[in-house]
Amino acid sequence: MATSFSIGDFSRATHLTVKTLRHYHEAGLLVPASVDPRTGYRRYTAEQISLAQIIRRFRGLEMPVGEIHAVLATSDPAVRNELIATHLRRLEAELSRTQDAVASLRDILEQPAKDHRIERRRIEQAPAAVIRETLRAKDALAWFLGAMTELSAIVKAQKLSQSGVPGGIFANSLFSQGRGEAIVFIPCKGTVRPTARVSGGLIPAAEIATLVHEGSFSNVDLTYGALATYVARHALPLHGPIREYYHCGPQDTADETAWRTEIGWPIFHTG
Amino acid sequence: MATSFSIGDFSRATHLTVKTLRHYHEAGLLVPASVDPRTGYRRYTAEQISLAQIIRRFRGLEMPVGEIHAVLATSDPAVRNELIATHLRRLEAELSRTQDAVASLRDILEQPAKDHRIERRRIEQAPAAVIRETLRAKDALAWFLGAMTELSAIVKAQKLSQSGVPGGIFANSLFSQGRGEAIVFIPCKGTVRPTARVSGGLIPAAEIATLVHEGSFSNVDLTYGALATYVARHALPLHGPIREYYHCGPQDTADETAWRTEIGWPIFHTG
DNA sequence: TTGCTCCTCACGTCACGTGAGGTGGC
DNA sequence: TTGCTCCTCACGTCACGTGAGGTGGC
Repeated sequence: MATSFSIGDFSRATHLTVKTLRHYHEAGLLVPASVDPRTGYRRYTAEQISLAQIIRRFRGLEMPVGEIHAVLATSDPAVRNELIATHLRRLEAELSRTQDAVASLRDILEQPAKDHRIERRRIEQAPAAVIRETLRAKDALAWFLGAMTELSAIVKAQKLSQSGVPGGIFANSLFSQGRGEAIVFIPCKGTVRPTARVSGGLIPAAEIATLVHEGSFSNVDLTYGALATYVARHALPLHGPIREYYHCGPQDTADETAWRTEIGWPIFHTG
Repeated sequence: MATSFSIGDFSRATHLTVKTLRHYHEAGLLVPASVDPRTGYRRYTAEQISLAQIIRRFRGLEMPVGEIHAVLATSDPAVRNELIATHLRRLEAELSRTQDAVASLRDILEQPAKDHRIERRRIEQAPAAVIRETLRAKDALAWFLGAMTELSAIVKAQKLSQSGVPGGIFANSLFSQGRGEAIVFIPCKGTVRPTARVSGGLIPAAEIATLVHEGSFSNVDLTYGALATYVARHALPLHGPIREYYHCGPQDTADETAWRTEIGWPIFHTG
């Protein structure tokens, strides 16, 4: 072994496989100190070992290669620490999502199906303060929590008189394509002064079959399934985007078990 | 909507995207109740909703599609529960690995490099009780813990007289290819009666540069890096597989901070 | 000289997502 | 009739792993 390392020696020095080192070379993440122009043989230096160790640790935390690149390219320690902290928050969010999923699996395997009280009713057209955005289904929950909090704060700040239950309207493509338009609204009287995200709007009338979902959103698909079964049995064709009404939601309490969400499946007005 | 569901309606009923439903059809995981032979249109029934809900929950826990298939195909509840429990244990192992990785990243970012006491010495050939296997690098830690525990128990049970420090020998390909032969051994006198995994063997002599690693194995690459830097500086060519000697290890205590592992980098005998 | 190492394609993995281009159903 | 839905390829994503087939270095 000379004062520089062949890829095999560097592999043993860093516990990264040869294939991985070639991959990081190609990705520009860890470029060999030199490459023999005739043979293509890669050469690494001892100084590159600590860089490889850092990279290995970030990958151990499943930080994407592109982000590691960004972290290493940043000379400002504050920016760098923020990038790392952001990733650690993502890991924590992932963990809590997994914990929810475990609880949710246990629920479904152990608990009997509930008795569902499905109703049909007509919603009249109403003016409201609105936040509207096109987004990914998997970002929908985080988006909803932020949007509803902001909307609620704006309604209070502008001293608008709330005239109905806060709600949401979700494009069909959000479910079927995993991407689509979502709207949250709070019905209210008076003129909404537009802000960066909030504007005034008119929520259209609708005839809906509804079922109230109790608790956090991790099991909300069960309620959707029950409602879908009902409308299928009664041969009610779908008519427009799904609605939700948050009779008790994040705008009221942080206690998820207290949340009551009315799922509204729009149907043709048959009366 | 009729009493059966089009793929789009089923998508809204289950919160699975259309693309995902087609994928599960192709994979045989969730096959539509019927497919129109002329148009290829898929039809799902209300009864399939609860199956879809189960599948969605398992996927939320990142259980591979093939394993979900196996779980659903199993009629024996005991077998089924064991499959699920195995997956949950895997999730927990993953979590503790991530926690280690976070601590390890913190170590490397916050702690200064240590002072390394590298020595060179000659190991003489010695008889030993041995477990030997070809394995993946990523399974190496779990394999090592199990193998060393078993080996230690066998040496005691057979009342063999231990004549040296327990060790391991790891093929170069285990590092460079991520797959290769690993050996753990306990030097001892007397005849080893072979068991399913344990046999007698002769550990060859070697000249090694060594450095002691302190604590758990999550940071062992740092010690490898320091040792590699040393041998590179002194232009010592690698000669044979890496060795490790477990002066204090899992065979002695469960307290990882007490572990002392001597990493041995084999070099040519130059004396 | 003989293995062992290193090289570059090229393709596979996994669970879908992203279009393209065309057709069916209300 | 017009959108919207549904269909089937075919390819992309991500971080490598797995060969194939050939060459360099000690």
